[in-house]
Amino acid sequence: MKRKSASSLNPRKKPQQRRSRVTVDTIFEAAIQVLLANGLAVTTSQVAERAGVSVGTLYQYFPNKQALLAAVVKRHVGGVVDATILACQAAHGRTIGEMCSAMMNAFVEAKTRRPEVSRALYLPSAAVDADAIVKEEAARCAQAVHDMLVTASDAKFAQARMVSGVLIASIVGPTRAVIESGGNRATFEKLKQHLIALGVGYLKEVSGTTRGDPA
Amino acid sequence: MKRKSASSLNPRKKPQQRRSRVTVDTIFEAAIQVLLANGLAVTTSQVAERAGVSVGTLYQYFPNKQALLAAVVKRHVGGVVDATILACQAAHGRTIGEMCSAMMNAFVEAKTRRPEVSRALYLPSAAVDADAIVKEEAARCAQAVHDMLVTASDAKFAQARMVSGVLIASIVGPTRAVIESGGNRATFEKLKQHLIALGVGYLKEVSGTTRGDPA
Amino acid sequence: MKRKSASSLNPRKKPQQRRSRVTVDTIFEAAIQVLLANGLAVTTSQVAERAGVSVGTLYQYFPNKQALLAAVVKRHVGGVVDATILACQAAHGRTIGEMCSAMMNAFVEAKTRRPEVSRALYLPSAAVDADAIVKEEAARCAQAVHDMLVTASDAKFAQARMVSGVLIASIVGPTRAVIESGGNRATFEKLKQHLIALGVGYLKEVSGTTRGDPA
Amino acid sequence: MKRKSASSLNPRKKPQQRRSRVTVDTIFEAAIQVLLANGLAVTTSQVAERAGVSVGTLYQYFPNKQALLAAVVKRHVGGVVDATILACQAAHGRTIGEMCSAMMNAFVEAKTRRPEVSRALYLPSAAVDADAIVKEEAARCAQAVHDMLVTASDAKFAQARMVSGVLIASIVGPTRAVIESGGNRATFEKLKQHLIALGVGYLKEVSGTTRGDPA
DNA sequence: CATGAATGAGGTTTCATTCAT
DNA sequence: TATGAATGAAACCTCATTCAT
Repeated sequence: MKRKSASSLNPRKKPQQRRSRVTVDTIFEAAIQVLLANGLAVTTSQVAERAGVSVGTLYQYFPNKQALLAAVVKRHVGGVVDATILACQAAHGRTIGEMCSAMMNAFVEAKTRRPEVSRALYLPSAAVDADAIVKEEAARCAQAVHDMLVTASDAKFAQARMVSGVLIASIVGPTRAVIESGGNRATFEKLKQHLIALGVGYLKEVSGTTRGDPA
Repeated sequence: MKRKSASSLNPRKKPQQRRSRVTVDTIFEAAIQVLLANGLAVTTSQVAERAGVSVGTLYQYFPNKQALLAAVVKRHVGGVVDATILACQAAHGRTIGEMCSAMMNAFVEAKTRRPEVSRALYLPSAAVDADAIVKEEAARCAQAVHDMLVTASDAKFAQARMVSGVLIASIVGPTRAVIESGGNRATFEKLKQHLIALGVGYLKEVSGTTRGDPA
Repeated sequence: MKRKSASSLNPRKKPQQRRSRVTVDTIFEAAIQVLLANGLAVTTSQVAERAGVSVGTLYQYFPNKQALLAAVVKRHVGGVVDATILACQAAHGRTIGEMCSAMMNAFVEAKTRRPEVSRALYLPSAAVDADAIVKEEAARCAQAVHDMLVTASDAKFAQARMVSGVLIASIVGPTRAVIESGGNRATFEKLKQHLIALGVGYLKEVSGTTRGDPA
Repeated sequence: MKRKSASSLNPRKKPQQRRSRVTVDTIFEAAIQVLLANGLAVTTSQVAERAGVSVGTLYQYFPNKQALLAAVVKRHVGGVVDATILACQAAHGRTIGEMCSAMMNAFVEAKTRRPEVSRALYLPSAAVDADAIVKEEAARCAQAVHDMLVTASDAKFAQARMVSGVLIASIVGPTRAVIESGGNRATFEKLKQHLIALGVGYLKEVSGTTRGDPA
């Protein structure tokens, strides 16, 4: 599996017809299942078989294996990022406590909705090509966090860019650790609380916080 | 690259003679170089060639490719963890601020001593087998952090285990982001400050902090 | 060429389509040719090339080299055994002389129909895995001989099982010797006569023969 | 394992010194053990290790692996053949019954003295190079049988050469079958009786037997 | 003489991708 | 458009053999 030029990673054709859409979804799901079962040793044939289509058909929708994996990762990560961004936008103008609550909640909820999918995708996400996608999505997310932070009602940030970057990057690790150690709803809730503490604590430290202190 | 049984990942023979040691080190360094140049598409022949030995020699020290990559990762990650652990032990009994300073400083220093090595190893670290090693090392580190935290002079932690886990997991992401975006000494210093803020802020939030404030 | 688990020796897919059947036959024939030319130092690539297909195709029908060789041997030995069994069944109820004639005739005919094939396959037949197949086939044959012997009109056998085993095992050696020394039709005929003598003589010795001699 | 020119199969140096003799014997024994444990997948290193010497030393006594295996086979087969030849010579002038008794007895005794050795050596005996040795020895044996047969007191053979060849070749198969199926002393005795019957019966059939019939 | 680290040709096998049907 | 047999480059790894120590 060598690296391909980035351009060749785009899906071969837009699945505009309904049937195509279904097929692509089936393939995505199949890829996840195989990933879960075999780790990174996925083969296109395995995915095709699991999806109930022929390899030929698979190659009608994806120019190559990389593109397939990248697409699967993008859909998953993109979904999580979208949810997080939405929450960030909704929290504009709030306090950093409310912001962190909203953001961590959205992130953890989205990431743990189907924990086994997240687990399956940690490996391919690190693969050379998907890696770029993950970074893009992270940047998109960081941007939203940044845009939110600067509207905080109770804090000002000197280095908002760096802060949002650190913030978003810092929550990924603990979340992964919890998911991979096979957490359940309860653990995920606890994680959420800790991530909020992590965020709030950090933001307090790096901001000229306007605490509700007297005088 | 299929998964191997964990047992087969151990080095084939201990490099006892001086010459062997040198050979193994050369192979490690070569592996890093090739990783840096080619990403995960390393081949054993490339590594051997770069190291100036034959494939046969390489296979005399490592039973298979996995074991080689795992060993390289282990050496690197282990070094970083060792440095961090040492710092943690030296900080027993201090305040959480001092603890975070010591720990973040040691971690970032060790991780960025040769940034290109860290960068090269992010990929193989995610590969199925090295992954386990990384987790082990992380656990070892978390243990040391835990042991340190419970001795904090100015804080008590209800869930010290979870806290140390979150703490250690949360600093990995930002560090990676900075390293991969090609940071320099200055950036690394800034990162350090932010990680300290992250840690201190988090620990304050989750602890019954004993602030030294009178009245 | 290490030993494989017996299960992995089965053909990978049944050649159901006509084209597949032809391909498999071509591969068999190619394997025999290469065996004849190179002895046991066959390589899968050689076989594929000789068959005019790619290695990949070869591996589509056989999971590994062992399986290929085993299949070739099985087809050959199986054919000889089948012919011998048929002859045995047709000779039920006859005299031991007639039985030996029928059996030796069938065996030698089948084995020497394409002497060069037999010659080519002596080596791989001894290889670890094919060995088991040869034994199975020998057992199948011994069973048929046994079933025939107990119906002999002019003899009774106290240890029919042992007798049939010895009988079948004893004719293999001389046949091989003759084939390997490059015999022709005439030699094969003479061999046949000697094997009949061998069989008849042996059966007379170990049976309570009912010779038709009066008085 | 490619074929070597026959000349390179000779031992590198005659083990004339006592120490050398011991070393060579140790190596032989080691080879048999490894053969027994691993089948044909013997490696020179394994043999050396088992023998407690270095590969280098092994190569001091044998020019290559083939030569080693060939020597092991030759020693074993040669021993069996020698014993058989001796028995044949001692039976000159006797009846065919006595001849067969003597010959089968010697052969089976020698071959089953250490059944596991015989079992271990069936595989390498078929390997390309040892094969030639086995044939030579078989020829040597057939010659002795021939020389014996022509002195039989109670039979004359029209095709003594063919007869002795068939005779010797026919006893190998049953013996192997019994040894490989894990026979014990009792089975070996029974085998002996059957081989005698096989031989006597055959010789009676193909000879103008001079039965002890009156006048 | 013994040692055993080093060599490297070459074998087996996989799997992404194509294209005739 | 779907199929899946065929392709073949290329990866991993072994092991007989050498030779400096």
